Amino acid sequence: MKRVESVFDIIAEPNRRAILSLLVSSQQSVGEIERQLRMPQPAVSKHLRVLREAGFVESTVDAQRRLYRLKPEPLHEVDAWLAPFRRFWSAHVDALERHLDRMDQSTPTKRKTRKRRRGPNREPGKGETK
Amino acid sequence: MKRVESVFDIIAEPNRRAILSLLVSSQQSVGEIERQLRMPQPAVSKHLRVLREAGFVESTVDAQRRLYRLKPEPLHEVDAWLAPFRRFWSAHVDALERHLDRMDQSTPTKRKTRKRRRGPNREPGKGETK
DNA sequence: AGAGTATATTCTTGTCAAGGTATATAAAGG
DNA sequence: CCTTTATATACCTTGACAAGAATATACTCT
Repeated sequence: MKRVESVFDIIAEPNRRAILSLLVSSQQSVGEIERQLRMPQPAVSKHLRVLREAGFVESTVDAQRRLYRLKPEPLHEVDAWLAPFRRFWSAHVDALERHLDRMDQSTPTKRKTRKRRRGPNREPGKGETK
Repeated sequence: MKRVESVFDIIAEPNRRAILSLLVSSQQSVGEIERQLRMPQPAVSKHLRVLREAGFVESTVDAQRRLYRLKPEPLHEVDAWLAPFRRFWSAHVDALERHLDRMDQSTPTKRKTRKRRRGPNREPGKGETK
């Protein structure tokens, strides 16, 4: 019955990220989350359930309330996945920003379209210069 | 027509994460990715398109090939989102590992199931010290 | 030009999860 | 007990999206 969702699936949901961000400062009850995020209570409960089952949060009972707080492990996992990339960009980010199109030395077959535009542009394959 | 997906949506897909991990070592052509990940070529192209439009990768043309390489910014964004949590767990992870449910020290209201805290939480001393 | 190679783009289909609404459970208090 | 407060769950509908197969585009070489 349980989908084994990866931690990445869990944090893909914006409301869940919002909940996690709320909890980073301190534990909160469902009602407090509901009010601060202005989202319907069932939605909060459902997301909290997902977060709980994935180990992102845990809860303790306080009368009718449930106090939710963060658990670090799953986010640690995300952090661990990021590690190699962190190394990558700390090594390359400056070079990238200076010359993006400098690092090709693979196998220039013939003439090549050496440069690609940088910036907020998309693929040049659409309006090809042909 | 364009869904503007968050970076978290993008990396929620396992194949896309695999592609990114491949590219961290060096740029690769579509065919190389296809072979290493053993996934159908259209799938690779489609995921690459998503990654490209989200700014995770960029490509240069090499004859009929396209060489894809990483761009750091979007993953940086993920990293930035993680920052507050990193502070959180580095502060609490040891305490958590010792006793998770230890942190109550307030007025017990009446009879209770076990333990609980009352009041509008917001415990001081936590949160960001910035 | 045609053949071969490399990559991109349809179109369709099935799945799955988020949102909404209503209702269920549980505890507290009069 | 009945009501109020707090949270959880069930049901349903809808939309997003990944996978698959087939086809299109693009470039190279003979």
